[in-house]
Amino acid sequence: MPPFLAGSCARQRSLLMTSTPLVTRFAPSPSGHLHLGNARTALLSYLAARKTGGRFILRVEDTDESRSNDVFMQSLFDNLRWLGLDWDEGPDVGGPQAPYRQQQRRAIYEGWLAKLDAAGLTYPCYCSPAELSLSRKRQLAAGKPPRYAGTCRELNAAQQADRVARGLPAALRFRVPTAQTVSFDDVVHGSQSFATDDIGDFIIRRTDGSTAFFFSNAIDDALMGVTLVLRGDDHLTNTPRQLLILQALQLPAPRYAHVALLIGMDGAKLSKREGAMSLGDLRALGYLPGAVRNHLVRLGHSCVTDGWLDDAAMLADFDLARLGRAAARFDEAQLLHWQKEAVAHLSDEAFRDWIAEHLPSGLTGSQLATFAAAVRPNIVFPRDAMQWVAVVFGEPTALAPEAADAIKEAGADFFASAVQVFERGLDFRQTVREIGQATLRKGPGLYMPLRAAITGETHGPELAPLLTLIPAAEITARLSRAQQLASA
RNA sequence: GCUCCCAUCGUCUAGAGGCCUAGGACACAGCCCUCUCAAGGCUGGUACGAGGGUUCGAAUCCCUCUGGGAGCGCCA
Repeated sequence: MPPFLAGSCARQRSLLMTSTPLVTRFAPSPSGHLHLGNARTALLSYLAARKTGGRFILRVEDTDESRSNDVFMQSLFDNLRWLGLDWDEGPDVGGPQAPYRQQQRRAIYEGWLAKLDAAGLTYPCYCSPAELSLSRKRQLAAGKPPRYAGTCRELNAAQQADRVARGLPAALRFRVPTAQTVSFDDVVHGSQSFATDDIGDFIIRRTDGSTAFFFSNAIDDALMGVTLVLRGDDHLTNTPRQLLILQALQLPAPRYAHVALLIGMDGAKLSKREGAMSLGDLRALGYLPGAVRNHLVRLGHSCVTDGWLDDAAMLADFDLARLGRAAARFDEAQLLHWQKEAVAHLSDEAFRDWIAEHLPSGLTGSQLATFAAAVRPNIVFPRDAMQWVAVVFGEPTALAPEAADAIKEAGADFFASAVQVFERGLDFRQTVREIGQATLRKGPGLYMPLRAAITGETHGPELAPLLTLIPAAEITARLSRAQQLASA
């Protein structure tokens, strides 16, 4: 390890950032939809690579065929791209180390498995799942760590032949060395060391012939030239296992950055209720990708900038040295804030496209532009446009109770005057001024009844632009209706 | 149970022994602006989990405890 990579303090982590192009990867298993926690890991990995001019790899870890499927894989690609990430190598774009789906890399794994075997570091294990779980339970009950008991570790050739003859399927285990210490320097946690005696022999190939995570994941990182593995904290204590394999095979070990997990507001795992918080769900709710990015990049990573970060600014602001160690809670209130920012930062065209599905067809360009500009500050999600579409382009909706109150407060005479002035077809400012003169009202007392009568609400976008879009006859009709209500 | 990780406002966080009377952002409350809401501006309340050390001085370093989390899977 180059000396400048040693140690773990922030300054050195900064050095790591600026001096070397990093090769990072995101390695999801396609066994479910992309969750927020994973999305954050992907984002951070992506930023680390892009920031240093390195490469970002997408590798699909689908060795467990029963849990993986192509629908989830496609959904993963979609959601990642929606988030704004792109990758230099991956199942769908190829690359020098193709294939990038682990199911398709079995031949590669077999080669490395053979090397491990030749070194005497593997052995077949004939224990059944039932036996293993029983053994685990017993150990737990006895207050001991539930590790593999080593039942098959020292089987001789005859004993092995016997199991084979009995038709017992064999998994392959890695022979963990005794009395050693595995050390590494974590980018976020600093130096770590683990005793191999605390690690039980673990399975690297299942009875069905597929390789297990500890093995294939480590091998692929090495083979694909990954130099920084940025992943969840939950892998921290798994790391020595992977280091042991890499060591045994004389493969280069990456640097590891274990970021704290994302948890829910209740402090518990981000999953059950937040199962509604997969990227796809957020997207369906109408959240903008930039909002999600801005929120995620500040979870477990502190930004120098408090405000909105566009793509370039986010890249500039990102720094491995500012990755945090403590678990972060997902707080939807903060996401909502970034959503508002995201809406504000949309271009006019993008904003119109965003709410397009709720807009009536056949609007002129200028109607569209006026409407969008007027309504934008009041919209957080596309569906929020519906209310104002109804007010402006549709039939009057039911009066909100506060609106009815405001109308009654103003009185029938107010609306009688208002109708008269409106019928003269003056521009908005002039109209309001004259209504004010005629009714001796001003300020809120003048605008509120008009707003209430015309929009049915006591709050909403600026009145003037809205009124230019509503047919004059419709406006006077609504005012007359208000007049009736007020005199009733 | 064993091993490991973590601990600053309600939330995200700044903080690498004196710049800390603990800063910012979100949220909340109030005021201003304003035709309303939103936006914007200003103001306010709220935090170093506890106890011991080390030191002239600790949010910061050490120890213990407490609380949370992860791993110990033929899941990844």
